[in-house]
Amino acid sequence: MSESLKPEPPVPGPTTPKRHSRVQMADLARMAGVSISTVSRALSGSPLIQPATRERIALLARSLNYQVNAGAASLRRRDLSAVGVLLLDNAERPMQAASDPFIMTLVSSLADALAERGLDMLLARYRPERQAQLPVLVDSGRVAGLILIGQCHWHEALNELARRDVPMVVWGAEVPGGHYAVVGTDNEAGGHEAACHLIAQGCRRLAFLGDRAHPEVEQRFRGYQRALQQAGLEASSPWVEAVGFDVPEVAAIVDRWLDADARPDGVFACSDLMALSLIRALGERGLGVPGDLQVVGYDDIPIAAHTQPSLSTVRQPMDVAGRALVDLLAQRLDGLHPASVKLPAELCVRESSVRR
Amino acid sequence: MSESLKPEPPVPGPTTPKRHSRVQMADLARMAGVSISTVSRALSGSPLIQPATRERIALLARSLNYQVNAGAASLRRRDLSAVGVLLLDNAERPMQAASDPFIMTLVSSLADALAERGLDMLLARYRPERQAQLPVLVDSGRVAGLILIGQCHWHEALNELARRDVPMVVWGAEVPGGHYAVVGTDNEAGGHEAACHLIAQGCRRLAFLGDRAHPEVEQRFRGYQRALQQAGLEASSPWVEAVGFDVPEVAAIVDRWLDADARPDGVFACSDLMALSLIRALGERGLGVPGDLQVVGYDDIPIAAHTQPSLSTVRQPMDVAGRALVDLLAQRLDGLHPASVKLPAELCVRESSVRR
DNA sequence: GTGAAAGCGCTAACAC
DNA sequence: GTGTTAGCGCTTTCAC
Repeated sequence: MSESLKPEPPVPGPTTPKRHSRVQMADLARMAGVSISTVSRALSGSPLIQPATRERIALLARSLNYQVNAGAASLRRRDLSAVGVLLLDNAERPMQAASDPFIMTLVSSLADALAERGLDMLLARYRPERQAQLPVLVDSGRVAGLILIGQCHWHEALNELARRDVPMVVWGAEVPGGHYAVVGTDNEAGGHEAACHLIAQGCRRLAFLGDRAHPEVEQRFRGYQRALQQAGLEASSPWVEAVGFDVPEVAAIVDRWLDADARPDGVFACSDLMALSLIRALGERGLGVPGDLQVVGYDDIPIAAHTQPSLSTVRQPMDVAGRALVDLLAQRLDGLHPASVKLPAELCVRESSVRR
Repeated sequence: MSESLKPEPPVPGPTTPKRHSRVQMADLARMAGVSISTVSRALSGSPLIQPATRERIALLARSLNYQVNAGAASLRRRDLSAVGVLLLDNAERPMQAASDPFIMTLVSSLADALAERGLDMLLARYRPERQAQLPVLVDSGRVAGLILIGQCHWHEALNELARRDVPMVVWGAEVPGGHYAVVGTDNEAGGHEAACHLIAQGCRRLAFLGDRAHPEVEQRFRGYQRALQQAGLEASSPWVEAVGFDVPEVAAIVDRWLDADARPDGVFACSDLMALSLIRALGERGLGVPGDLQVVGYDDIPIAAHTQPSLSTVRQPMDVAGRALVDLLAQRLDGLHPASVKLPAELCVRESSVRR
């Protein structure tokens, strides 16, 4: 009843079934002496099937390492269980996403949050040239929706995606013309807290390190500026500096400060990476942190607590962030239009901002 | 002939086709006045189709944002275009992969290498509890093969996978009982170079920081030990220390050194993360690097060049590594059994190991 | 060169 | 409860 029923049309070989012919539902059905539908139902836990039958089939499946073919099931069911996570690279700083521990922490958090919901994560890096290909993962039915990281410079493409009604969520900050849901932290509050803290530490000549072209950074700048105003310090000080999230030009900025004999006594850097390389650049020029000036970073990347000096920074709760992004996307996939989410940003005071 | 033929049973609405009914080949065929097969051939660039027809269909497809449904095509063609990249977590240090910039650099490199070959990357983190589920991505036909990162403590599961003939490649080091292809750097040489360098810098009491349970680390230790022997230094010195890739216990080790009044004058740490937190722990206790002792790390993570002091380290060429892993997996997918690959490890001398 | 038809492996009506 | 049947959207013989 088990082997004799097998038709095996052309009989490819005596022992070798063919090459590695994957076991499938039909095989289980034959072996269990039931129909394919019964196997399908049993495996999907349908209450229609007798517990005994179900157990028998489940056992059989396990013993053969059988797993339902996800592609076929998804084709038939017309649904998708994968989500695309796209790291959108910046034109000027192509490797940003790759080398930024902050982004990677977010990705890792996303991996967990997606897995919790049984969703697969398709991760890809997109360079600016590939802008036009943003929708193909969705159009080709590979993924049900997109989680996009690296909003800046992709704004138009993102809006175009949103216009096409692609289920998507973006990590970053809400921007005026944005027609998509965004998850981000309260950057204004973060910038404000950081600046207030520096001022409370006695800093009077503050510098801001960050590229305001990034919506998040712009918001942090606003909070920073507000803190300055509240403290009666020069609002639009000469200490504003435009640098990306990357490190190379930090040293040049320090040189400019020193050449102009006008160095700040407190710096708010918009990423821990920037803060770290600032501390190094200062050290190379004989300036100590926090001795000669105080520094606050942003992100609270894993090493921030382990550098010397340890880095005061504004922490973005990545575990929550991943979950929030996935939650929102799940809602979008259910046809809803969830509002953007703003997570708290929390100042972590460590050594770099506290004069000993 | 276009609308009238469509049955459209319940007629959901006048203008709304249904909900978001995806355009598909049948639609293109109807609109282009050809058969579905012609569309399929045209889109896949078959030479059978007249260039004119092909162009017409391609244009039509583009104008409708049509993309061939990857799932259906792959089902029919019986092939897969996705690869699983699995971050295997360690029992004791669950977040290792997530927070290790080195791993993330590798993942990013893999993303690029896979994209180059038109392969999608399914990224997932596996905790030890999920060990039994390692093969499901393959068994369920979601991915054609696996790239596994985090060999240690998963050895048995990996061998079991290999035994089941799952197309796979592992990042790490070859181990005696391993029945799978491995890509890694020359850890023995890396450890040797690092130790030689420290010795050349005048260090005589060396310490080794790393958990020898990791095959890679064990090999680095061998190289380290060989260098000691060659220099006539105590081979199995009391300075060997077992710590994982993570940071917390480093401070405790430093305390032990100081309590025993037996501190090394040179340390080879098996990850930059460890080296960095060592430098911090030393600093907290009044010991400067490279002033009081020299340190060499491993990996050359992106920040290594930007810390203070900048970190001497053994660089693992991640760009090459990603490509090698993908190459090997591609070969396995072609039915070959490629040999393991050992990439060079290169010492990068920076400040932390050079007495000023 | 193009079209008709037969599935890929599965699910879900619909019968019984 | 279980089986039969008709597809999901596509590729690919096979005829013409």
